[in-house]
Amino acid sequence: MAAPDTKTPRERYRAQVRAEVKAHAWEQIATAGASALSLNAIAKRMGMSGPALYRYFASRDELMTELITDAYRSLADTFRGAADSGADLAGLAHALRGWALEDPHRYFLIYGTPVPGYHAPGDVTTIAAEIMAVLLDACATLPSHRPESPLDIHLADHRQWAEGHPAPPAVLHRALIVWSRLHGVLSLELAGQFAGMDFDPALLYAAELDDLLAH
Amino acid sequence: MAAPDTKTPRERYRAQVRAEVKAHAWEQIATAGASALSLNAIAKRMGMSGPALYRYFASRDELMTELITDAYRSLADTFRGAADSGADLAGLAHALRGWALEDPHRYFLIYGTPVPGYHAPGDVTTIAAEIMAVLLDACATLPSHRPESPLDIHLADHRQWAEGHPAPPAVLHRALIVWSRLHGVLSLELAGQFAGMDFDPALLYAAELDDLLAH
DNA sequence: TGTACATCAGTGAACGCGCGTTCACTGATGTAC
DNA sequence: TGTACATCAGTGAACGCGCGTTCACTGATGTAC
Repeated sequence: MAAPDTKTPRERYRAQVRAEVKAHAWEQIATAGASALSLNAIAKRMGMSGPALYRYFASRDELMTELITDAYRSLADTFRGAADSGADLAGLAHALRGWALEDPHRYFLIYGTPVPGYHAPGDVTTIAAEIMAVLLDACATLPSHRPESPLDIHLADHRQWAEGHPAPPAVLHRALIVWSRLHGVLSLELAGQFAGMDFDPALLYAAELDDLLAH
Repeated sequence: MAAPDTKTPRERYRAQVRAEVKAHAWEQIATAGASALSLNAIAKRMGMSGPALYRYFASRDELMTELITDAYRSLADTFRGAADSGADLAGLAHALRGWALEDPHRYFLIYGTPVPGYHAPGDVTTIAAEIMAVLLDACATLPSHRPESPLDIHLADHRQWAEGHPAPPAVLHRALIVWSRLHGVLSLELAGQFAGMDFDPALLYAAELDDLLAH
């Protein structure tokens, strides 16, 4: 931040245009869905000709990949930031909900319907693991009053996704249900499945969170 | 079934071609995603020319709408069928999982990332209510050992989505968490979010179901 | 049973569109002496 | 400080593609007498 800017003006310009392209890309995704992402359309909105963007992104797929990676990075930073500020599981859940509501399309780019054929880059696996690590940490500090389930026994032997994490199976189990339950409420809400029903999804989210904290 | 066939041969032929078009449509959705659905591509695979299909569907959107409606109808029938066979909540959950795994794209067509701009027809609201009614029936037969939550109080006043159903708020609450929890596990699983982790999602699903039945 | 007519399935040409991407090019910006 | 050169941003034309959709037409299927 305060470090001397080692970037040349041209590098800074490039970074700025790339950022602007991405901003338009998100706008376009919000308007017409991720599958409608189009370099030509973005160029037009930026007042440039289509091929110009190929100076900044090698292909449509590269842009798409970068948007996905950015989305993961953003969620991981939000999580890490909350944890570093002393947030417990409730704090993480709150941060997650805020992040999701801030930009539902970004949430769906990560957790939504997968596009057949498209393969996410290796980076996101690393970032996803980072997110999971924060979640595991938060789950590890909670007492567990649950009887051992077949899933716990299974997880004792299937836990390489929590590699390096010394949590017992009950904590892994806890992390999985936190993830799936919060995602369950959030994804239904963001997808508009609660639209016709007029109850407040925030209360359902809170109730699920309370339940997770209590048991 | 055993009733005399009142359809003319032409009507039967039409119905058969429409069904064949839909079958190819599902194949295409599975291969390239719902947004890649194309009348021309379907026609080509059927050995017909593109415009021919306009005898059977007024537009691409009409086909899309019909696929969505069929998906809802299929799930509602599965649910209703299970309930009529005496299935309890566990049976419904099992039926849901089977239905989802049978064709993940069909599941996502209903519960996946919404396509901005696309508006589902009114029929699906009715069918969705039918599904919810079955779920509410199953939840009503279970004893509830939960303390009253803010959500319950809220639901006492926001329950027109369960109109005609004499269930107390606790049952509505129960139905919502059954829905969101099962969807949470299923959607993460079908989207491949558990892919890298090698545990068995069926056990997580079963654990969540046990938890729902126990509390 | 046979003929005359209406219905309807499917074709091929055509329209306009937008897409991703390549390529040779112009003109501006930065670098080296 | 000024000139010569290299770098790089952006353009416009072009390629091939597939899309949804309309339209005038052919040929087969079914219906009425």
